[in-house]
Amino acid sequence: MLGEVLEARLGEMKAALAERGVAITPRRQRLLEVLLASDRHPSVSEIHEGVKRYYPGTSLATIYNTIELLKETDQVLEIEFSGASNRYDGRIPKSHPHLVCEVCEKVEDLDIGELKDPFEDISSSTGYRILRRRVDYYGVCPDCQGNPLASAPSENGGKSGK
Amino acid sequence: MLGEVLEARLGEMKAALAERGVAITPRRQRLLEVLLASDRHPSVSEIHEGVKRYYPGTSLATIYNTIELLKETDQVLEIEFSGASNRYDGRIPKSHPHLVCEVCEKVEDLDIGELKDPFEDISSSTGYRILRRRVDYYGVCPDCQGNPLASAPSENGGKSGK
DNA sequence: CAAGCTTTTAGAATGATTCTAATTCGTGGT
DNA sequence: ACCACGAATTAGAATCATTCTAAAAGCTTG
Repeated sequence: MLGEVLEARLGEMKAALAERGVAITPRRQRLLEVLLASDRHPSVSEIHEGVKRYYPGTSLATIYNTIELLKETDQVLEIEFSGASNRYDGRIPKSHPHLVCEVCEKVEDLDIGELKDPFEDISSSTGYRILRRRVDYYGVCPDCQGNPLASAPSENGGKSGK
Repeated sequence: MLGEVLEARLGEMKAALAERGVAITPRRQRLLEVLLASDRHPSVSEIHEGVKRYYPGTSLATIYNTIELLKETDQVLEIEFSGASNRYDGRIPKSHPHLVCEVCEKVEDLDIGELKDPFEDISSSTGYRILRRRVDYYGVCPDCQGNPLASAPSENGGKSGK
């Protein structure tokens, strides 16, 4: 019911989780399906709603826990927002460009083919009125590569926990 | 004490605020200086610390309020993080690429010259071990351009308030 | 069926940001 | 000097996504 491509992704996700040593419980199976079934880049609470339709008692913590496992195994892309819920892409878990509507909060994939220069004007090709863009790279700076604890910003080693 | 270029920016910021009809109070003057003096892309609480050194009673709300005015007048670039404080760039208020260290939470500007293709490998030129990137465009989708309220996600018109 | 694991849960805790209502400040007019 | 009035500022509460905690429930293997 997901279609071939998504069924394949489902298999990959389950394999990665199994590899990690965790069980594919019914709730987790359902979570993966909900995540893949939507092209809306769902938030945790949207996923929660979808899982609750089958398993009504499911707690939010379960969704957060499982998403964390998916992140650890590089099976989901987290798109962070500071003033709103994060959104998740299980279909394409590696970094890729998005188009975000600030009015309806829709998040769409941007066809990589149409993007040569990140500073090119994409308003005509997408129909969006572009207000700003974000081109940022995340990693470990030279100073922190040698001494992982030396410049830790907080007690959690910089994992930017909340 | 800021240097020519930053003095010029300070002037622009003050002019933009004045144009907007708000007063340049001593606290606001100091806030702008703190913001410009740092190349660290400071957070609200770092700015707060800097302002409090001169005006000890200053409340956090004042910093948030003034940052909001700067955003409205396009005089500061807000770099959002979901699990940590937002960071602010007053030196270059328009969108430009950054390098973010996930260990020490440093945020650096990435020289635009070295970035032709957003998907090129920048690890050797920067020394960072790049873990992921973010290339996202924010704006208003075609559906929302006609009927601004039609697909509003919430009662606030989609300004993603917290 | 019991031991020992993983999973799940409810609810509390956290932390950044926003909101609210009251107070203080500053300026122009007298 | 004094007053009135709008703008600025304040303390603290409220909000909300996320994380944490400790307990309960579920499996699985012997």
